[in-house]
Amino acid sequence: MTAKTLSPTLTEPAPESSPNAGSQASVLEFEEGIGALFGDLAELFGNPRSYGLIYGILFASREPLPMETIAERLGVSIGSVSMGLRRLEEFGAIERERSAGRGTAVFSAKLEMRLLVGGFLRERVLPRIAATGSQVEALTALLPSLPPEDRKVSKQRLERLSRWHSRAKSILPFIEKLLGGG
Amino acid sequence: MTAKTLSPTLTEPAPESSPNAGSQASVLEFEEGIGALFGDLAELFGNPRSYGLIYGILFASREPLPMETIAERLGVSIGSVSMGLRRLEEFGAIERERSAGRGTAVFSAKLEMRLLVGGFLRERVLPRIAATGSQVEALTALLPSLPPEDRKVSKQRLERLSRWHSRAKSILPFIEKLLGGG
DNA sequence: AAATGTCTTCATTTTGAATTGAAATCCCCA
DNA sequence: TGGGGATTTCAATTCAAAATGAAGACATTT
Repeated sequence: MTAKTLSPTLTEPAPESSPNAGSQASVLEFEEGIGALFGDLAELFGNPRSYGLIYGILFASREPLPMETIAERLGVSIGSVSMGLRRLEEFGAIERERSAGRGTAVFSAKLEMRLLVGGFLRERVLPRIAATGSQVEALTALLPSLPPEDRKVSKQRLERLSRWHSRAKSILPFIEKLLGGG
Repeated sequence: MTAKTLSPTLTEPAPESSPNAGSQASVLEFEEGIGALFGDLAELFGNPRSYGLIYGILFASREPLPMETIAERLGVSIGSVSMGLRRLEEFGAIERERSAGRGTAVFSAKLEMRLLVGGFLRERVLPRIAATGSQVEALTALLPSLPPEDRKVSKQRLERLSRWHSRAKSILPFIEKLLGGG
């Protein structure tokens, strides 16, 4: 439950004038809610929940946020956040801005889902699909050493698998387009 | 490394005549390979690896297999296999056959990928998408309590999310069809 | 309807992935 | 170019998800 590291303040986005109604707490609740939503989604597809949480916070935030603020809002270590941010950057889902003046970098979500989805497909799905290809090849090489009575059925199964593999590969860009747009 | 339970034999599918070449070992290697392939795939999308392994073994096998054989080939407990088989059955990816004469049920893979993919979408993705819908609603209800200066941006973000959500929902059947066929 | 053997369930244990914390590195500014 | 904070990295730790194992439920056979 602790998230303290580095300089112990600097976290609030400046109290501002706090004009009338609307609690600052609601803002945090809102961010947390969006975080949870993306967290669930990340989990669903086998990504660490924290990546989703981080993206969510950034997606919800009106302004870019520094690493430490994210860590505090989520209650996780800056180590975690650093790793998560890097991965999200690789996905192309967020933007890092080594900001003017300050030595502290800030991060903002790229709002287009296409980028998030695409990043996931490119970074996680594609490599696995490629691996599947090799696996199928390796198994095909195994066919001749099977007992004759197994050979035919095994070959058929492999062919089925192989067809599906090609198909999946060629369909990915499609899926990306479908899930990306708005 | 132990998988012994229940009756200590009954496992081999009968030695048969073992006619000429082609080792029985290759058959196991083949099954294992296909198992690994589906295991990786399961993992990729956030399912327990063992489900994939089980499906893989069944997919590779020339004949339906009883639970215990599966457990032995995978080197896992029959408890695990029982759970995995149930889940796969719910997915509609395998078939249980409380077979004639014998009290032992046997299992076979339904070879159509459409069923496997469809099961995953129906059992895991759809419920989550539904949950996302509720989450968006809940967050929308939160909007009025936000400070005025946040309201507009937050509303836009939520709308974006909402649009994406509807779109994802309406596209699922499509994806199923794309990934299912052969 | 009892006995035998199969299968499921679930409290406990194990295991592997995610997180932490702190040392090493990097980067900015003086 | 050096000092100081910001960031990354990674071995050790934590923790949640998966596997186990054994008790109970269920079927089948006699």
